[in-house]
Amino acid sequence: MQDHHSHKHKHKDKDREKSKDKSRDKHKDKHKDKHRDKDKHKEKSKEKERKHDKEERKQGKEDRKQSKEDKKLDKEEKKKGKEKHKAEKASYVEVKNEPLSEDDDIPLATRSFSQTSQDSEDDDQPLAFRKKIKTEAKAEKPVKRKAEDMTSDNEDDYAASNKKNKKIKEEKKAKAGKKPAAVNGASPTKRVKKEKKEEEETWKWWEEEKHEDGVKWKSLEHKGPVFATDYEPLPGNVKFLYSGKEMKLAAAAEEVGSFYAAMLEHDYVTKDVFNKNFFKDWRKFMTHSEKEIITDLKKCDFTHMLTYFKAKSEEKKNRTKEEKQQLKAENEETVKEYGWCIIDGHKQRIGNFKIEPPGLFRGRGDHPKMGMVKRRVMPEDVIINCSKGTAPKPPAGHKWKEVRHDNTVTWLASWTENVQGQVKYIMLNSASRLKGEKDWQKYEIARQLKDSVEKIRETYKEDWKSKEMKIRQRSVALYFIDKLALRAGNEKDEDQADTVGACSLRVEHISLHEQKNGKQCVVVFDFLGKDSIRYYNEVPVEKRVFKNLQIFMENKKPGDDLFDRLNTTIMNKHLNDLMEGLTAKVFRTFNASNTLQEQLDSLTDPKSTVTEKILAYNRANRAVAILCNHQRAVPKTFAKSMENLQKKIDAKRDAIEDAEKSYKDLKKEAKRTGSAASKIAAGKKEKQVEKLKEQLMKLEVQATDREENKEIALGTSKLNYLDPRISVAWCKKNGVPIEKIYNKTQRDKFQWAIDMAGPEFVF
DNA sequence: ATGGAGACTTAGCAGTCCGTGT
DNA sequence: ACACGGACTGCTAAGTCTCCAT
Repeated sequence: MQDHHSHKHKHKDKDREKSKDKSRDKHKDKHKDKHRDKDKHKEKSKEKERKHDKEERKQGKEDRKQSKEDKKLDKEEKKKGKEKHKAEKASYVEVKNEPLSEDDDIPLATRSFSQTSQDSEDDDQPLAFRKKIKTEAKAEKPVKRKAEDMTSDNEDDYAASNKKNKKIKEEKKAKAGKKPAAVNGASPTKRVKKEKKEEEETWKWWEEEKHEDGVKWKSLEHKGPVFATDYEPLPGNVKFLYSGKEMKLAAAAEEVGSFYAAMLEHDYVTKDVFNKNFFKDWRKFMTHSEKEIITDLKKCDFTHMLTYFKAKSEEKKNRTKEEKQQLKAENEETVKEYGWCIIDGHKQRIGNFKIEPPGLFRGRGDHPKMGMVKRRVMPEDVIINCSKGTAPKPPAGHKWKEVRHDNTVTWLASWTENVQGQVKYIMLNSASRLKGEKDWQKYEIARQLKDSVEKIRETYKEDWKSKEMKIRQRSVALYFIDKLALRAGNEKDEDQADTVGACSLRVEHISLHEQKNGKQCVVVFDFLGKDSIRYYNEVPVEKRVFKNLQIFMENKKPGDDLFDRLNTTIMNKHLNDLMEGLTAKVFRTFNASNTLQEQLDSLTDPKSTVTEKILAYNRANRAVAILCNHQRAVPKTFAKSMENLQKKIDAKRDAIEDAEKSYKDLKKEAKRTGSAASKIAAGKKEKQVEKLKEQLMKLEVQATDREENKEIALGTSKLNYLDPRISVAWCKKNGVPIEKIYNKTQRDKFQWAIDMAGPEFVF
């Protein structure tokens, strides 16, 4: 297990200094990267290939897009394509008859693959044509309601439908059972509620009975969301110029134009896609005559607007104390009114009670939709979810789109966003029971995996030899998920940034090296994952994995799927067969938490000081962050603050030197005179030197720590992957105050763990 | 099976807050 | 008192996974 994660990302993307966007772009387009200088040559041709391939991929997209226009045709096309594909692949893809034997050294190229009758054809077909184009985000989808949503206001009806819900879910989850409960005494104790008094502050929901399966609440009451403030037209002296001439825009166009103006200095506006999308959408907000005049974004001059916004924010910064206080008070007032809900009789904080304001869509990476206008959400777009008879009032003069009472979901309000057509939700804060319980359950499943992971690993290693291609691919992908903590890798639409995970890796994302840096069978991963964050890793793998990968890559183009018979549904279905509740993401949670536990166990010296222990904790945390590839942009001020720190270190060094010198003098003096006073003075100096040295050490540690941390984000793993009970137990065992590890928000979120985990807890 | 919608978790960034050293 | 820089918070995009209709 240990060696499982022994690799580390030695090569970070050094381009991440400054602007991430820039560096990402570079990635995609130029394939820069210093660490690659070595095989520059190779790289170059490869690069060409990739570019070429990218084009092909694009072409493919286009084709598909087009065919979508005529669905019938499309279907036929697909069929044809599939058959063709089948025929093409059949010649090389079948391995069933020839499992790799243990000592198989025949060059792969000379292998011949034949088909046997036992393979059901369909079983072993590539899952071709996976990509789809999402139909344009529909402006208005027909409202789909759950059958059990009540349409009447009858309370019986409510109860009845509740029951129905329960029943439905129960049937489905009958086998899923209450498993988190059983493990390691961690189950919610069935203690009865106690002391109602302080309960408002701290509701120990973890000591209560859980809801029946599928039911998320019994009662839910809230005030509805807060809408973005209305648009405030610009003062008359703030001008927009077109072709150098002043032009007064109507409110609608002015508002959208100002979104752009405010971003004028952002990297986004250097991107064609962004500008194109923005301009196209902007025109939709123009009056007829505006549209006629404004035909070229390049002729637009927003600089006055930007200056105005900057001045305004400067003004904001310079507000007096009183003004600031007043504003704070006002904000607190809205939080008080809208930031809370009452759920099952308890007041709980809402996470995001404000509706997203309009603006320009800021997709990450190479997002095809960046720059599109995200329009203003009105009450008429919003669905409210709450208990019967408690619906909040819509803002004056408005109506809700719908009010429903669905207690099988956790959201309080929702709307459909126009850019991607996704549903957005207002939900509870992470300190709430609803979120906390789920979080707890997540870690319980991860702990279950700990118990069966060895078996699972044996299984997938065995499957590397399977004669069925599908199973081999599955087992290799699972190996990546487990060993490298890769994400599952769902298929993505064409109208999203091109990023991948384990199941969606393409041939172009890995390269195989029989030998690299003295290691055998090295796989180099280089792809963009979630949020277009680059994953680069050189991993020595088992020979069998290496050979399998060679087979998977045979006769494929760079843009082809590496695992052409695999997707996340197949993977998760298999995982669920191995262990109830197991999905791909559980491996990430498990490996992260497990790593933390192991690292803490090995790095913590019980005799060391609290400071040193915290350092050890951060090291452990960092190991996890690296495993999960949690990166961040190097802070803008990093270089400068590092320089300052270095200055301090130098100053300290000088101070030590001086002190040492005077210590020597004093010692000499003491020896010479033999006076008690000078001896004492010498002794004092000695202590001072020691103290200074200690300070220097601390500074140096800090410098290393900061340097090592500059492009690693610790927060994400702390918040989402590390079982808080590990940290809590560690704190309790080592006498480290929990506040040193978790700040206030984090303590709120992990209240349950802080309360229930004793020093003896082990993940 | 497949695809799409829906629900919920995970993610990095940007702006603000706040403590610290000068 | 003030400037600096790191910590924290809020925001919302981007994943995962389930469910349901076809």
